[in-house]
Amino acid sequence: MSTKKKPQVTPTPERRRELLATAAEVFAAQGYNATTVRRVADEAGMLAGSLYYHFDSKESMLDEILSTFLDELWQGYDEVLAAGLGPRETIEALVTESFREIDRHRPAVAIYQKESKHLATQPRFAYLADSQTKFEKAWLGTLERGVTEGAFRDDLDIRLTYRFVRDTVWVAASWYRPGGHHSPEEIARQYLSMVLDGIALRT
Amino acid sequence: MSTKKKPQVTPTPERRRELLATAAEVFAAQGYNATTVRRVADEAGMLAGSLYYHFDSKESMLDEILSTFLDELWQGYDEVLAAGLGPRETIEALVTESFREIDRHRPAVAIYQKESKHLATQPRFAYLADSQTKFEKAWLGTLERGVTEGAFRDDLDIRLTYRFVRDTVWVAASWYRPGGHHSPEEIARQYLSMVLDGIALRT
DNA sequence: TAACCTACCAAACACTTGTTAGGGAACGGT
DNA sequence: ACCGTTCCCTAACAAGTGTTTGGTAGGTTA
Repeated sequence: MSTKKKPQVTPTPERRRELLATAAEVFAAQGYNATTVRRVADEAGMLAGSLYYHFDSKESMLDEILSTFLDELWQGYDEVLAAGLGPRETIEALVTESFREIDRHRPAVAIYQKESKHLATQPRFAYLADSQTKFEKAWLGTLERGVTEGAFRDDLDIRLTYRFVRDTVWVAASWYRPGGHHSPEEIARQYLSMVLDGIALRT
Repeated sequence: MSTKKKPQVTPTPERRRELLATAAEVFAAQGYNATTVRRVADEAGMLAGSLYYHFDSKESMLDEILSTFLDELWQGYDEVLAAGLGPRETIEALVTESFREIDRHRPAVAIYQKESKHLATQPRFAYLADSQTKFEKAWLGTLERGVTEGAFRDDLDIRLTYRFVRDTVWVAASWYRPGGHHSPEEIARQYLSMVLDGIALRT
């Protein structure tokens, strides 16, 4: 069932984004491999072959979805990292920025979560592995700085802490729905409160 | 490349477990849909058709992998929940038990993480949805009890807290490797320390 | 030795998959 | 009225998919 009301007069680049948005939605819901090109086309209100007027292949759709997401993500991250904040403030800003990206690119984030691990081995998606390396450097570095500067506890395995913080943020994409009760900023605030101060009541 | 040294004299039920173990390993690494039956058979040192002597279908392998995992999981959970512990102690026991299950059934947990969401809609895998409901009831109930009894903070969205705790535990299956530096119990201890008390240094 | 069972192979089947080639309707510019 | 562009359809293809069928080596039992 596709809802198609527009008088099929949509300029080229916008149509691309529309199609990529629906493709991302289906990929995120069903999984990339489990999603057929025919399913995506059906959701877009056209036939499978017609997609190939806009895109080279199914893989190139996935590529474009993930790369545009990562581009925008790093645009925000780099801004935060260049601001010269303290460790705690950097973590807070990164987490907040992350939830904003989840809000904007929820399907892309969900796809990234599920597929990036075995996609990163393919040469075409090598930038996924690059991004992950950069990601680890930024977060782990900030955490280490926080430990030496006395902002964070020093009795924890720092790599465990890194994975803990990283995962808690990004898995949110699996249940987050835009337009829910909480804004991305509010969710970030509560997440940070839990990660930094814990959920136990202080006595 | 399959390593096969045994003189193909293995009793039936054990052979089943062997095959399911390798299938789970491949499913977890490549994704269920992206994994072909031929790939699993190859990893097991036999041809694709030969798998159908042991199993009805590819889907029934997945079914058996997930259901046996969930059976064992709930065996441990029910034991904890029946012990009549306080909220905090219950959470601690559940987390510890969870990491033990990850240690035992890492591939199954990884598969469950990736596929359960869209599998739960299929009638055959309805038990996945049931398990998730039961899961939420146990964890959320314990957290609520902890809030009213003064063990946990009351200024947080309880459902957000639930998802936070739940996710932080289970995503560990994506990076955990048995035989690593930390035992499941040690990982559980540090995770609990972070979740309960936070990563910030108390001043 | 004969009958039998287990665990696999060899070869094919029906179907789905991503993808392509040619064609045509709608529309704007000239 | 003509041309060109945009965007989609029709119809097919080749490769890969899960699965089935018949057969058989090797061990166990009688």
